[in-house]
Amino acid sequence: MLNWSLIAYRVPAMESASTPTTGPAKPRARRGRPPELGLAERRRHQLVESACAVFAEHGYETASMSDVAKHAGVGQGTVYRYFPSKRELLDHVLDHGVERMLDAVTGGEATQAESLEDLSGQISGIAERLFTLIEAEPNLLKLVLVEASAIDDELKARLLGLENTLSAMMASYLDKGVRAGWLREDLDTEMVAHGMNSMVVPGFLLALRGDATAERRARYVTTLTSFVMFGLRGPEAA
Amino acid sequence: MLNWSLIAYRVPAMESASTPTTGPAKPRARRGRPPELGLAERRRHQLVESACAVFAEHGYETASMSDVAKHAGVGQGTVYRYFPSKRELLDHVLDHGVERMLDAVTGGEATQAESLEDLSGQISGIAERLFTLIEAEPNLLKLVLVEASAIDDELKARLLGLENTLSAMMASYLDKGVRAGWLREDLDTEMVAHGMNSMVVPGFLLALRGDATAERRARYVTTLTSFVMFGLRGPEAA
Amino acid sequence: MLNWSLIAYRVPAMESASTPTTGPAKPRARRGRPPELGLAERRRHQLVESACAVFAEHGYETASMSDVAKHAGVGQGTVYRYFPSKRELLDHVLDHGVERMLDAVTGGEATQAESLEDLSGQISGIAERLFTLIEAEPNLLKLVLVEASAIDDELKARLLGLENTLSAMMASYLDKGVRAGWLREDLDTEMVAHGMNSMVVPGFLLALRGDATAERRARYVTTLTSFVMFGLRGPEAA
Amino acid sequence: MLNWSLIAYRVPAMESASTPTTGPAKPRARRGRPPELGLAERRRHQLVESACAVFAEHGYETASMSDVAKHAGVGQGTVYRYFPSKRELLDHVLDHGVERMLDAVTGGEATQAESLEDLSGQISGIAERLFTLIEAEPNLLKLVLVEASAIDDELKARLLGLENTLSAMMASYLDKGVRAGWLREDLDTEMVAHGMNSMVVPGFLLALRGDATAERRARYVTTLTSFVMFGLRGPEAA
DNA sequence: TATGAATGAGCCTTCATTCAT
DNA sequence: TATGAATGAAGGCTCATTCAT
Repeated sequence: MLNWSLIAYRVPAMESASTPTTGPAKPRARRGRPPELGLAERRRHQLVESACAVFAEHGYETASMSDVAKHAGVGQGTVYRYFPSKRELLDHVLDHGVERMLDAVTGGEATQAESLEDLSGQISGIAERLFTLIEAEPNLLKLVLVEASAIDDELKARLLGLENTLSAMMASYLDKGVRAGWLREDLDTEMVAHGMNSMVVPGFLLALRGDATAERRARYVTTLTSFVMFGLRGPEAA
Repeated sequence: MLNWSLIAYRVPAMESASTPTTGPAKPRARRGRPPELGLAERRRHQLVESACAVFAEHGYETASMSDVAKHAGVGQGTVYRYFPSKRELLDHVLDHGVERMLDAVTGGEATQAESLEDLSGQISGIAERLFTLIEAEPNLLKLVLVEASAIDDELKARLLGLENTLSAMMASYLDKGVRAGWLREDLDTEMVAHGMNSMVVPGFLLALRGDATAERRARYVTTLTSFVMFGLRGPEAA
Repeated sequence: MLNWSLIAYRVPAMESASTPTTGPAKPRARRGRPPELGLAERRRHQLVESACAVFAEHGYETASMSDVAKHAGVGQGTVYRYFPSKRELLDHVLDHGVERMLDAVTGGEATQAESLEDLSGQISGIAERLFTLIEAEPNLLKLVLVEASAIDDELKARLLGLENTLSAMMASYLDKGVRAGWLREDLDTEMVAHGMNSMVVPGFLLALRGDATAERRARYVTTLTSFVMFGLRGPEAA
Repeated sequence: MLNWSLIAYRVPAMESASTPTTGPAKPRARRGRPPELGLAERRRHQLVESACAVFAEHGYETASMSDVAKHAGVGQGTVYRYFPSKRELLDHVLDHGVERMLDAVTGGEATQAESLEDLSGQISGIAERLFTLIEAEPNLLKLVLVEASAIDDELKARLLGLENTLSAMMASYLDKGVRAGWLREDLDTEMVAHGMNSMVVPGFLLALRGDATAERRARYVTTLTSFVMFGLRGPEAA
């Protein structure tokens, strides 16, 4: 299973953008082309996808294992051949969701920004990709970000750790900008990073609310970017 | 019950902080044991509090009505004398939570900011009060903000509507600043408002994570405020 | 409480047509004008009436004591001051119902028929009165005749005993006709009596079905009477 | 499920005595353990039988689903695999009961009577078979005839409809006799049919009362038959 | 291996009954 | 005396999980 605490190492590397999203239970070497997903692996994947859909649609507690089985087109017992319990299945579903989110965040570009312009572009890029995902699967995101933390404390901790890691990445990223001189010196990068992370939230709410037109989305991304730029650069800049 | 769609009217007015949630007790005169005026209200309140605690602790779906009853120190049947169903009880719990949040947000000051300094002060104030509440009752907030939207669509809509209303208030507030000239003209106030609202989130996460020291809290509030100030004022300002 | 096994003595006497229907818990002398029903008695009566209505409407099991209390306009606890349990209340309700049925059956006339014509008239009379009651309160009758026997064995026995008693009365009545010569000699009066009793059933069903027009009712009474006349008299008669 | 409104068509035809209540098992071919054809049907039947017994014994409202499960020797959950609710189970129980009653009524012979003697024989036959059933399972009959109508209005309507249909059949049967001249012309066949139907009741009561000796039963059938004969034929016959 | 039948713990809810006032 | 608040036993029903085939 994907160990979320490791994402700190995975994400910045950003070279493994094409890792097959099957994720979780792959105990095999991640390098090289996984020659062919075994039948069992494909079943697992199929089940995780179905569980994603079903949990996202009805919520984890409300959804039943037989809903999942039905959605996957298998018998109920079969689910238990691949996942020992509902809870464990959820873990995999969340891994799947987190993986997709991370792919969206890191998607393609892996370069460190070298100037404010670079940064601005990257922020816009991340925002765009994230909102695309959000609009494509608002329920999945809701499941991962909102509902999961309500299941139990372990999950809550994991999710919070994820945010922490992302913020830490962002902060170290900003630190470079500060050292390089194109970000204002007195920036509390850690806190700014948390703040910036949180600004996806409105896009998310927009999508949940269902009034996420392309125009509104663009407006929000523009506003967000310029806002952040001003905030990061400080008053002395043009 | 608090009608959330009315908060737009309630919040700015800010004078009716103590609206009773359930209306006055019926003063009918009858034979037999007098219904002990106020007892019902007290019980209702006691139960809502217990339900708050229990739902926040275990999650709405997972918590059982008998947990609530046990927590309140009454028999299970008693809960049903005051709330016809688990779902209805949740509604009241959420009302309670939203009310407390709104009180925190609007707390005390009701004046329109007349300058950037005013605004900055107000933002700090709101942030402070909110974080105080968050730290006092992180679970309640989690319940209201996070979990509720996963219960059903009606609740999701209500919560989203709440955010929308708050943003609209904030936006119209900013509009005045733009018109008065102390905020930059090209501000997309609506989007900025959404973005600003979302910036409570890190404070919230901090509290959930449990590492919300006074020092970190202060750092976040400071960063947030200055960040917002720069963003709102634009580059031309000192 | 009315002891149903005693009705055999009460009914043929048929002189007490005006006994106040309060029935059940009257442990006082039934002779003479019961000077004034005590307040308690009136309450009991009021409760029995309400229980009649409520039990008849929803069925005994389905109806709740608080429905009864509400219908009577008293507190729930009050019901228990007059009847120690729901079951006991039912007993009184049934007594009330049976009493009304018996009054309908015996209503007014008390004379022994002296000829086939008399008998025919009496049968028509009984049928008419019974159907009037049935149409006025089909639910009460359903309660007494249909539902009660499903409550428990004691009640079942009581109801069956009631039918038995009525049949016995009817049989001894017919016996006189046989001895007097205006009924055919080979009549198995006991069985005939049972059969005749059962012929109220269709009228009852008619009423339950709701299509009991005056015309249909008349047709049934006529048919029934003539049918019985032929059956009783045998072939040798005109 | 047996559609009671169709019994008018089913009964006279009398050739489809074994219509399966639930339809054929779906013959799909799948992986995994084969669904063991017929098992479901057997379980359903077993459960209906148990439910019959339990409902008849304690009454529908009073009996609990776990009583039924216990009687059938299965877990409570199992009952719900076959019937979605207690009410639905009752429907099947009643279908079962009605079916058995109809089989008793129509049993074997399907011929239209051609003379009074035929009719007399048929009536005796029906009565005999019915009483045999009644004595074998008085509780089932009580459930079907007595208690069911107290459950809810839909059931009441269905039962009344059943009686109506039977009477209509009987009436049309009698009509032929009138046209053929061996029944008196002025017979109100519809009402007579209702009346005749109701005459099973005493046999039923006899059984419930528990004093249904063979001798008494025979006496009642004889009396009933002769009584009806006189009534049908009228005074002009020998 | 895949299946679905079987299960029972546990949930929400109702209601007859008790009892302090 | 009348009341209604309080209660807990019990019921219908769901569903995660097990297991024989």
